[in-house]
Amino acid sequence: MTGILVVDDDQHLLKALRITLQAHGYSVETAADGEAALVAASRNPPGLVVLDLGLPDMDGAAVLRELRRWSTAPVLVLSARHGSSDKVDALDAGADDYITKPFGLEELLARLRALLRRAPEATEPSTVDTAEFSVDLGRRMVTRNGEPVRLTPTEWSILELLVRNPGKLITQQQILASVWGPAYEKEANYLRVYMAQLRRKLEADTGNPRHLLTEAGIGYRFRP
Amino acid sequence: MTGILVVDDDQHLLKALRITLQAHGYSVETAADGEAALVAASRNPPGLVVLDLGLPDMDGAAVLRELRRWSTAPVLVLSARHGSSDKVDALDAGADDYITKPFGLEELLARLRALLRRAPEATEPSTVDTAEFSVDLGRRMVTRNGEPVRLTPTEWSILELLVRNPGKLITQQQILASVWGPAYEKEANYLRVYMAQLRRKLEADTGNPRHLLTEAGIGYRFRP
DNA sequence: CGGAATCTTGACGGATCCTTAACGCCGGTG
DNA sequence: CACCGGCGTTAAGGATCCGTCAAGATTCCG
Repeated sequence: MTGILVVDDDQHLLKALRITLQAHGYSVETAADGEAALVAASRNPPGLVVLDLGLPDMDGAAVLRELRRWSTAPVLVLSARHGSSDKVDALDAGADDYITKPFGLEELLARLRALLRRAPEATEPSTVDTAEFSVDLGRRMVTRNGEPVRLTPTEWSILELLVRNPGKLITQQQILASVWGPAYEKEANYLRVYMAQLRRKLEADTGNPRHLLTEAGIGYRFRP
Repeated sequence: MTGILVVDDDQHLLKALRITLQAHGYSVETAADGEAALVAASRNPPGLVVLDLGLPDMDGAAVLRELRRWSTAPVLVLSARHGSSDKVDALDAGADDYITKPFGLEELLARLRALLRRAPEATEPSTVDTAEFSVDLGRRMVTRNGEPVRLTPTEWSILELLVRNPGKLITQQQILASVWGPAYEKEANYLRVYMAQLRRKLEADTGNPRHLLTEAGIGYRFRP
């Protein structure tokens, strides 16, 4: 759940954005002026910032520059000013996008998706490590004790799904649907076979797995 | 010097953009329709794409989706349509930004800078070495035990793609799209033939390759 | 126009991977 | 204590994929 910080002095717009963004699965934090925005951002670093340029206490561009001193989170700027120089200044100050009021909510959401699509590469590490093995999502490679481990396509698909949700319980239906397709009514026997192979290749003691855990009757879970 | 591919069917706009972008230090390539754009992008991968949605031969969104199958270069969409759904469709199809005609050149340049700021730094070493052979990207030359190795154009294209992404798994579709063009549905048999030739020329033991590895069912990988 | 290099196409054996079935273990239940 | 359902393990069959070779088609270049 990506965290979004919304900065605007218009309480109505703030509330509307909060409701809309939360309805689309984002975690939302709000600030009404530049000072509060910087405090909120440092206390709980957001995955993205929506910033209004017209703030009561300080220039929006100043907030942007201050934020850029230590944060690389994408910033989408809102503004009532249509002038070309305003856009250029904001973009060159570190903004990643700029839209003018009034704007359509659908367009705003689409631009947020476009920005967040790029963001994970910069924030999330592409590799997930455990005490025994390491999974490199970007290179699609698994190493154990420094030695590469050969995984079949199906084995990788299952491991990738589990590793991308650390600690989260993934149901058998979710795995089957993700790997074999929505006709997931296939026998759950597949899972038992492939989980056994994954453990044989990755776990030291297949009898007592330490990272690929079974939740009887429900599904599986990856523990880092 | 970053390479920018500009796709538009308006010859005047194309020329104006070429001159402006080159004046700002970018290397510019142009295409007048979707097919030419995809061919140009696969032949000489650009660092950024400026794409007009209104093309004569195919839908701009289709070009975008096809490009996204193998390229991660940022794409800025130009369009004469101001509709919200047009913007949402383009952005969700993989575009990174969307501006409507007419637009200011200064704003376009600022948005390009913002996009390129996020782009992964293309700090490629000019040569890549392994224990057995050495690949000089700049001179387009391969040496083995000090002796130059003759490669055909197709062989080089495949090797270059693999070597530019050390350790990363490249899917068969990515290779086919990059070398033979976006009509990548060509038979994967090509790859088998050329990988065999590459290994015969570069590997000591073609039966047990040490640098050009196969991932059955997925693609190939270069190990330094 | 002719020869050489390169690309395309097809076929075959072997390797890899997916599917399926069978069996034993364990915990819960009547 | 016997039964039963869910899970782990293993192995064999078949389907798919890959490496290899060679011959025909095409392009390139003198």
